[in-house]
Amino acid sequence: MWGVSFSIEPGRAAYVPFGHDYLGAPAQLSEQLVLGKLKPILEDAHCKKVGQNLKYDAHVLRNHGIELRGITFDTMLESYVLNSIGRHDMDSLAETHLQHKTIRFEDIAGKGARQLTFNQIELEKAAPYAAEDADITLRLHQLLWSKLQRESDLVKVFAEIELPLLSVLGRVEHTGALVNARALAKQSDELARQILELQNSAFALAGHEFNLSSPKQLAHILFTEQGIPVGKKTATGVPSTAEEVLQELAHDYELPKVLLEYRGLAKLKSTYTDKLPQMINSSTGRVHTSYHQAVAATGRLSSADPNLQNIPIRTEEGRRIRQAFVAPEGYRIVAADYSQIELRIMAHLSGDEGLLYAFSNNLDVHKATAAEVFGVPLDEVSSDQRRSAKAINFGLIYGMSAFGLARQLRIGRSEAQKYIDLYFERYPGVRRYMDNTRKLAAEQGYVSTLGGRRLYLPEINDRNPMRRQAAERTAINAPMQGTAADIIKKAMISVDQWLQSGGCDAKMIMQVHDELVFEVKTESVEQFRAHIIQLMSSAMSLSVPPLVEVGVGANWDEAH
DNA sequence: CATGTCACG
DNA sequence: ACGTACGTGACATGA
Repeated sequence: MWGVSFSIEPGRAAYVPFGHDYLGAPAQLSEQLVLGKLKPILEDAHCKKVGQNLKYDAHVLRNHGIELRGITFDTMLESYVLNSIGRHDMDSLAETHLQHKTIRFEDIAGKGARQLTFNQIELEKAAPYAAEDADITLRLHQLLWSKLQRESDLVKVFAEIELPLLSVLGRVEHTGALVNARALAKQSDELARQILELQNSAFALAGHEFNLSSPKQLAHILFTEQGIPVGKKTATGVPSTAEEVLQELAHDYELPKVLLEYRGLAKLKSTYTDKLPQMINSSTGRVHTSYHQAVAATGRLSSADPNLQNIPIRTEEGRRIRQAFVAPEGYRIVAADYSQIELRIMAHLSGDEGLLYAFSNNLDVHKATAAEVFGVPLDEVSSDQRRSAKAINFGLIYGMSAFGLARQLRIGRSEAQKYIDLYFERYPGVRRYMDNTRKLAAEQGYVSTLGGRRLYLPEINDRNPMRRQAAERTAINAPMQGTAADIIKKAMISVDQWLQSGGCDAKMIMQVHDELVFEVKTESVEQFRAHIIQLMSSAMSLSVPPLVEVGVGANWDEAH
């Protein structure tokens, strides 16, 4: 931190520098003095604060021994709640809402390798830049808040979900996750050996060396040198070497088989086993992700640097990476996830009797769907029928087309259409809900979640059928994905409240869309389990209560 | 910086 | 004839 800027009145702002140390920098107040004077104000919950992305400011202040309190408004979140589509950074907001082009950081610091850090920037340049941030933020707040206040649903989303969540996420990020770097390093070594072997086999099969990671070189070898017929093409019209294509070719050729294995292992190594250890913070010994609260249009969070929401799970080798997410001595990893949350939401939103029946009687929902669609008794559903029903259920959540289902199940389009028709015959409430949703979306120009969150669909009445249909699929998907996001966010807030009040020796360490991960004192695990199930399943009341499944283990893999 | 690919829910 | 399942982030390549 090199200084602090403030504004208490639109059009006026101040910058208090304390760390600029370029050659010839003027004398400044000391950091100790400035932060010492500010600390009581920043920590006073009655002194209300407005900021842009205050989760970040709170982190910086926390690292300087100040606990920011009185967080009342955040312009980034106000903008996100008003319209979740698009960017919510200050520069974009100033441009759209105030018709004001802000001073860009590049303009005062330069760019590239020679870019200056803020302490190296002359006060004559630094002060207007920093003060502008404060002024713009206050002005944006006044504008965005007055817009927000016209929509009581959105005020609720802001005040009851996004604003309290900001501080919860700050604590989760600050806690971080403990990662066993030694275990990952060992996996990297083993992967390196296997990758080298696969590379040599690939060279032998190709008859020469090449870069296995280059889709371009690979496509040349497969489709030109070896004359293999081209399957799918990419968006730009070049022959695709995507997994799906290689999978198909692997029936008849050896090289694609080797490449698939190479791709799988290379991904694990470069993205996870090599990278995660480098991301461990040397002072905490943990990885600290950033949860982005204003990125996903549906209301979900996203995770970055590192992304902890895409740690492998689907393959055995992948799961070894989860084993490196461990509990500290005396603690256990507890993972609590919502079971079939989006389908349960669909049952609630549609009010479909058959679907509600399946959930309230705790049936295997995919099996129940199969029994209905294929007209067989529950206990005679084959594994193949269940697999098809599962694809149908996912398809429904995604705003399915016969084309998409056919491709997923590798069946003909008319057969896929038959399945869809049968489904809607058996679950007429779902069809009614889908039709209503499309209609409502077309009338209003947006769809809503149970929590009151909105997703605008500017292309819902587009004359281009492709665009319009894409918007219709979003209209179907967003209320379910977004309601699931509302539910887990509310759960996080109440769980955090319980933990903050000293409820249990436990810390929340991750959120993965329908799952919360904790580290819990070993002796407290059973008490914790009961509480977490109660808090998560009552986060929002549905006609089929959310079912929460809890796992416990020494690491994240074991906790599943 | 665009592209292709692939990890997750 | 075309091209579509929804939502993300990160990596390597190559211009």
